[in-house]
Amino acid sequence: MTTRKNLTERNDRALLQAARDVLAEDGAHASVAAIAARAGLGIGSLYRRYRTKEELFQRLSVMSLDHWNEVAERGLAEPDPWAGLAGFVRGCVEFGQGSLGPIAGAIAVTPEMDAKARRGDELLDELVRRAHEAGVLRGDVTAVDISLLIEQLGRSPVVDQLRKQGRDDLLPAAAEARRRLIAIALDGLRPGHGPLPGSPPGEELFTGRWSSPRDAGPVAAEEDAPGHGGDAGR
Amino acid sequence: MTTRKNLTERNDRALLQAARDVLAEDGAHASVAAIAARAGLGIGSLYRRYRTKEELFQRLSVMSLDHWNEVAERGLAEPDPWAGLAGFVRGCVEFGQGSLGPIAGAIAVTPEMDAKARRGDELLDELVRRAHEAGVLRGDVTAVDISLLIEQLGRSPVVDQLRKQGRDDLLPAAAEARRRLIAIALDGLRPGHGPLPGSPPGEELFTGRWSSPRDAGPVAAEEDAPGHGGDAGR
DNA sequence: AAATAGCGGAGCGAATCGCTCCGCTATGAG
DNA sequence: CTCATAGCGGAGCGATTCGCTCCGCTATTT
Repeated sequence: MTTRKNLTERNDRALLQAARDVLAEDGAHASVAAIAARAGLGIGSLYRRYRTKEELFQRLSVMSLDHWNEVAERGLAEPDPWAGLAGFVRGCVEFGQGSLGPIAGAIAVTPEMDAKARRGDELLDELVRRAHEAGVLRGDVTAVDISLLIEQLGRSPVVDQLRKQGRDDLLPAAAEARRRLIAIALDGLRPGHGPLPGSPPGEELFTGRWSSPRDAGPVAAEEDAPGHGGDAGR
Repeated sequence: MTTRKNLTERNDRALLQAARDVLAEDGAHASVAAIAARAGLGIGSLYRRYRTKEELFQRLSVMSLDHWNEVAERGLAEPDPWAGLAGFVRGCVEFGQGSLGPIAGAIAVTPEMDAKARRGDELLDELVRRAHEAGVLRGDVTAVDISLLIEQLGRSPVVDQLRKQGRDDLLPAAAEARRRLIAIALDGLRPGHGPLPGSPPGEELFTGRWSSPRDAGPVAAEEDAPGHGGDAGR
């Protein structure tokens, strides 16, 4: 039975999922029309739920952060430190963390986003600390390395493009191929390999990209973006 | 001394490099105006060299394929099979192979592109075969796995975004962080790890995305794109 | 000094953007 | 059953941006 309430709820989920997909495929270029169409809805239906495009994207960022934190907590609940960390990475990458990259700096960071991002950092730090302590993670890998790895693998050019071209028949194969790449990267995180090149990346690489929403000119506008620089949204 | 000839040559190089950068940052959304601006040229200067935007992108694809093949040949010239393969992967990833992904299926594939792509496949096959034979590459990794890995790592969300935001001060750190990820992935390619999940990816994942330039509708138009499906451009 | 190759960018029509508005359908209350 | 209305699809608004043309101008070459 499709009551009105059920329907709107399902539509809302479809909308958010569609937004994620379209954002992954079209990047910053993603249009509300495309999002609504993919969700199988009209534009009007989208705009009754979200007053602006930015509001939709902010909601999506919160969703993404919630997922990050949930998966991280599930990883911490896992007794085996490596299984916990690996499960976290797999969960984030397959979920598509990093699809929201294109809108970093294009939407305002709400206090809610900021807080959840901070919480996410703490959880990941703990996951990494535990793994280091147990000696199941190569010693010179930092939490920022892991964050960047998740962001790097968290978008699949193959999957995104196949979906855009309507080649849905190849999607399962693409997903499987992607899982192989994740497995390769995870194996590279185990101990027993030579030292990593360069020095550990600083936090500012992951932060700082979400600050100063509007003035992202070709030449750095001012000095150093006013406060609050959090890696919200991911 | 800046003769006229020197100048136009330098401008041409600047144009192609700018096109690569803008394409990496803006994806399919990349505009000719943005490309010209980044090259420090006017739009008029771009259009004297290339009659259309598509022609510029095709030229860029050829450049990219040439680079792929050169690096592969250098890898084959290396006596150590692992050093050859690893050098190839590093060379491709750091060059930014994969930045052209967004235009796959959006521009026509010229016979030149097709031929060079085929040549590239052969070279990679040989690199992988050599490495397998020497036992320096985990056994269940295929050439397609490597191709997809290069495509996956061949774009750097962090670098692209920092550049778009004009945070050029952070670029060196971002490049270094990226090199660490490459090292992790390469270590994951060595033998001595458990078997990879799923079955090896088929060729069609890497091909097929460049065929049927114009009719990429949401529902697969016809059966299977007319002939020539090559992974040109990359 | 005259000729001209090569440049920058204003501006064209077309396309697309975010968003508003409204006619319509299908639901749930009485 | 009737009827009020919640929720829908999408035409269309003004603004913006697109690829590209065209032309006045500068700087080099003869």
